[in-house]
Amino acid sequence: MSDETTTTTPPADAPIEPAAGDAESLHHLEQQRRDNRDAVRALGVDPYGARTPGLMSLGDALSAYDQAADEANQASVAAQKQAKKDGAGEDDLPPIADDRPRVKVSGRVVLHRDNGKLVWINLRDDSAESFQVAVSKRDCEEIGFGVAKATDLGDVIAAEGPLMRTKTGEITVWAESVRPLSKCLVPPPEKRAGLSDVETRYRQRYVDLWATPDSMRVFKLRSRLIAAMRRFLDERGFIEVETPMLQTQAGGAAARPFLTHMNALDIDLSLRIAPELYLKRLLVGGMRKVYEINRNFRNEGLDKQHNPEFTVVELYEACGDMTSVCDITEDLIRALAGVAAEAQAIEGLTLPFGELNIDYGSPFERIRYAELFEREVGFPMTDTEKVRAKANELGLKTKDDRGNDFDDILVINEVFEAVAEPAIDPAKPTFVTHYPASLSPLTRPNPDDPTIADRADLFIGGMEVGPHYTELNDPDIQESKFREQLAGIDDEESTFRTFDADFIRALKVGMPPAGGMGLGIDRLVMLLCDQRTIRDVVLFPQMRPER
RNA sequence: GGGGGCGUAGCUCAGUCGGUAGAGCAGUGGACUUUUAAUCCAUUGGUCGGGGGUUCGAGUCCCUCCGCCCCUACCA
Repeated sequence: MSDETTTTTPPADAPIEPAAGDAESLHHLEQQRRDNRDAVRALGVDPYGARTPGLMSLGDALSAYDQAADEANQASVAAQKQAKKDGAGEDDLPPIADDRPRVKVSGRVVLHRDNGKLVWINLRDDSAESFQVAVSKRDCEEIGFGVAKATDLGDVIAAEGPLMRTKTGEITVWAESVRPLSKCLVPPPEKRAGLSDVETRYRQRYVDLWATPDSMRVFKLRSRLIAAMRRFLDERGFIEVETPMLQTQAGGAAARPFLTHMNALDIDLSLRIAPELYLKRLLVGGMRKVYEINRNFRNEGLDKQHNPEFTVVELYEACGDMTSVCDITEDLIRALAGVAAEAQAIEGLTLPFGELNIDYGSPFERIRYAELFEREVGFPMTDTEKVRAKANELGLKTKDDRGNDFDDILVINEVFEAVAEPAIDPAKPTFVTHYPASLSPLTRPNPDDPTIADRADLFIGGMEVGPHYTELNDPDIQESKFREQLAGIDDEESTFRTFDADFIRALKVGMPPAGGMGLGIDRLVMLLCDQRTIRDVVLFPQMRPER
């Protein structure tokens, strides 16, 4: 294509053009970027860079600036200039003092201002949104200056030089050398507005992350929150484990699983819908406190609170109960709120979530199911006639698909979900405790009242964040509950309900009494990062394939 | 599943009553050694999501398909 490319390094990749079609079919913006890439090759450097030791993050480089050294340097430069003006000979000139820290940095080019003999470039990485590099024809070596001239927005480059402040006070690397690290052949988003088309943001997260600083901020905070969660649980003696994601029967929840097939054993497998039954087996095995942070998969609808794969922390504490795990959750979430507050430079533990200001600092509300029902609906849930009347008044479902009346408790729960649940103050994290036993088949009944299950659901910001249980550890009761669940449901549903005989066998071996909880981490991150949709806290949310 | 909205240059968007497509940024050429969304001069760039229809004429109206978003329904 061009003669000079034959002299560049490495020669092998110089003349390569895209596999699909000739240059004519390329978008002109991409062609111009390819031309700039050729210009870099013509300088004798590989536009795709190489190992670059000694790099500092942009954030670290910003804090490495030394004002005293910078001022001393400026003063000595001025002094020498003055001496020259006063006619001092070369030998009499005062020496230039330069103790300015020198840094080597790299980043994505987000701004590029070419002033002719002086090129200003702003870099971005995951530690700083903007870091300025000045490339002067006088002070930078020749190749580096050429690279700076041929740089496009979106390229990745490295620069090295002393740290100084410009006239306007911006900390800057006054580059002595510049090297390319990678070429951006795809025209980047608008430099100021960034990427705002949500579809492109989800499909091309690799652009979104560097072009949209908020996006990077959220995912960095997500990472910090999960790290803090591990630290919190590890400090309290919990053991982190990984249990099967591929299961012969997907148990531990009632949800539609994804199905697949294993060739070697010729068996059908499901992606797990919950780790619960395996974690309980570990309690049987003698782990006193276990947790797992991992993905669950549910083959159901997707909306702004549901992604088909979602991250959950599930935790079990031997010899604990619903209340003890609620306490752990409350302490954990308060600790995470502290991490989120610090990261967002917020004083205190009240964090914004859309219009809400959610108070994580005060003790979480705890209210019994029956109490909340009566408070919000106006009469006790035991008054089943009134409950049914209310359900009809609200137009709620009171019959199953075959036309049979729902059990009282199902109608009660319909009314509860329609009236009581929405009345929970979304700005106050709230545990709803003591659910009706028949709604929670895997939960141990309350010792004083067997119609009540020791289960508590945590609500924050109008979202269900996770359940807390006193776990059932009597194998005979568990077995009959499994059977009850399987009875009287239609064929389609029964496909997704399981009777896990090995789990019963494990309980027969003896599981200590236990408290267990599960938290939807994506939803928790939404709350703590003030993001209204799960797609903004999942790096690659599920999308329909592009065509 | 039902309802509503959106899709126009690489990006962010405007486009009136149906009259033959615009801006800013980016890009290209030129000037410029302390700029800050650099500035100044000149300038390229479009299958208006795809297909069909109505019309003398469609970005605009109708049908259909694709994709995304919101509401609603379903969902431990």
